[in-house]
Amino acid sequence: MRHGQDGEHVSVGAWTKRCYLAGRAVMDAALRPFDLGSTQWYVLWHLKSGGPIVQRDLGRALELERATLSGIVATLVRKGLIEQTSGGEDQRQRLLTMTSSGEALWRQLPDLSFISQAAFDGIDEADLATTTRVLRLATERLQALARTV
Amino acid sequence: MRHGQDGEHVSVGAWTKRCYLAGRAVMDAALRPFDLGSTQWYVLWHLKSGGPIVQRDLGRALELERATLSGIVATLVRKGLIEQTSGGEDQRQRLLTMTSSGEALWRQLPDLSFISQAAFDGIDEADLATTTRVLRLATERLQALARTV
DNA sequence: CAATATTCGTACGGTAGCAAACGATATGGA
DNA sequence: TCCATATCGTTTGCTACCGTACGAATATTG
Repeated sequence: MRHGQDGEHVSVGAWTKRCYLAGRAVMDAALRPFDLGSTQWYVLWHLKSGGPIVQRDLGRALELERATLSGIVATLVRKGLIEQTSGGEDQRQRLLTMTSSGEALWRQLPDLSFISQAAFDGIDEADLATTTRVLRLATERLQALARTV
Repeated sequence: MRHGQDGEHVSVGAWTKRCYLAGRAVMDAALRPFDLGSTQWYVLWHLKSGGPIVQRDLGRALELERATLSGIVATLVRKGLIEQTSGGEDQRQRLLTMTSSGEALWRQLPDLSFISQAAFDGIDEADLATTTRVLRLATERLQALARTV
């Protein structure tokens, strides 16, 4: 994608990047006062709504590689917001639990729903559905391609 | 975007991220044998097709912050693929030029157009146009929002 | 049961992005 | 002319991705 050729193909690729980065920028700005990164927020959100979870399962839910999540978990543990225990049948696994400190921080965080609302409100539902369908199809194709390369 | 609410809003946000990362993954895999990152590729591509350029102008063309491009330029200079000279009227500016070593590498690189083709070929042109329009609008809104936060 | 293969988490090194702060250089006014 | 202001590039420090390789633990298979 985005390799200097004309046509809608490249446009979609370029705008995909811009849109992703722009959304993250707003999220990062909203979370900056709390010293929290956007993916860290997702981890807390998942723990808040789903309770304790095995690290690997959280990685699958958030679509993060083990190495990526490992670093994020380490950061959150260092901040005292979550706890990483090895309590389970499978001794390889790590169970993640929110601490009371994490719960306290969570209560202070602003509601971030304004971001997607600002981005997509008022846009035709059919167009949004089309966009989702195109992006999903392209993603599936790219992920399949990645497995062959 | 992507904050755990239902509806097309969140879908678009989530797929935007997935699609961007999937495309980059394929590009990275294709460029890995050449020890070249995707953004480094864009810099070389821009220099190859547009000739020498002032660093700041390249940053605007690629939509990168000065700090981001500064690091990428340093990497490419370290690899001997580009040259950074201060030849100009404005002594603050740096002019970027491809080296012969960079030209040689460029000739070895594969054509990456297969990536966007694999992603988007066969998809209805109107749907691609809709997707581009939605993503552009959302991006503009998010960038405007970022300026107020 | 022993050997092999898989999986989980981590460490390391790399790419890519940003904000903030700084020195050097232009530029515009007073 | 001189000072305030803006701009360019860099540095520092951070988030967040990935692949590879490794040890430990579990599964599977012979």
